Amino acid sequence: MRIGELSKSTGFQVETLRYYEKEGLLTPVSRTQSGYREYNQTSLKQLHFIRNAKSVGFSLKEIAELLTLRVDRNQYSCGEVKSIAEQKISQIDNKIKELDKMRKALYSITDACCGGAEPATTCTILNALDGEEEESKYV
Amino acid sequence: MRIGELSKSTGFQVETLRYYEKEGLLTPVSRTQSGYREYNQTSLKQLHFIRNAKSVGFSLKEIAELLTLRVDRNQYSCGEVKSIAEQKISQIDNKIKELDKMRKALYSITDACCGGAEPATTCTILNALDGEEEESKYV
DNA sequence: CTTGACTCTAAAGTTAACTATAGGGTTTAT
DNA sequence: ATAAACCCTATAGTTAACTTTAGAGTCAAG
Repeated sequence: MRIGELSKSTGFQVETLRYYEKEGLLTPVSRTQSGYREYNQTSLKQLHFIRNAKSVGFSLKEIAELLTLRVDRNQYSCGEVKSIAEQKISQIDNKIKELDKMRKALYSITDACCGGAEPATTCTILNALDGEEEESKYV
Repeated sequence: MRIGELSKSTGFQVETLRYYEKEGLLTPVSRTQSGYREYNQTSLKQLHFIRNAKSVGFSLKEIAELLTLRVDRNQYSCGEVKSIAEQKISQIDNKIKELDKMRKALYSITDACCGGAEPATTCTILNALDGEEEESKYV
């Protein structure tokens, strides 16, 4: 498919797709004789991945890193891939932990505060988080 | 405490803290006679929250929204707060779902691909994510 | 065979989130 | 009481991630 169709079926603007190519995130499968970019199903999948990874706070650079994570003797050894992947996993685990804390805090706002006995002014997300928090220095 | 100490104990630059004030994310508790900003423990907590929320993809604007989520008769009704919080919770749930998918995909790269029987070239994160749709051997 | 929708490159402009600079007061340790 | 270290405002500059513009070639329908 050409760039217009890819744009329509992913919601990314045509210019954004060209920008992603320039940034090494999405290479067209090929070019037509006249120079038009051509994409396929994998391009679609890749863009969905990009959207999701962006939504959870990964930068384009990090996403490019995730996308090129592959075992390829000429590039990375299996061990290298493994260590990068493990690093990313622990980064993801941290994000999940943070989201879980926020989720609980928000839930306690909707559940405990609204209709609870405490004065309404205590119902802020910071106060809700208080219950969860341990002492931790900045990262 | 003054801005320098807050900066040191959070890792945010002094200029960033002033910027956050301008953006309505962090108001100093008070000012000294000479105009110096003064902060307290809540400021610290708030900055930790800001860092965490940023790391999972929330914009400063969204974070400000989360921080002002409080039941205050003059601002929001309990019902309004509840509905905003519920909206945020579902947003968070989506993020967690995405992270979980990514986590599994990365895990299958470290585990199944490295040392597995399949050809090494199939070990990309896109292929790993593919496996989730149907049957996945792990988790 | 022309018109309108599509595509191309290259370069400039925009927005969010900082970061640095200039020029000046304030605090504190010696 | 003075120098170093801190703080202030205001403004300009930077980076990532787009978005827009300009000027031109390509393709499909009528």
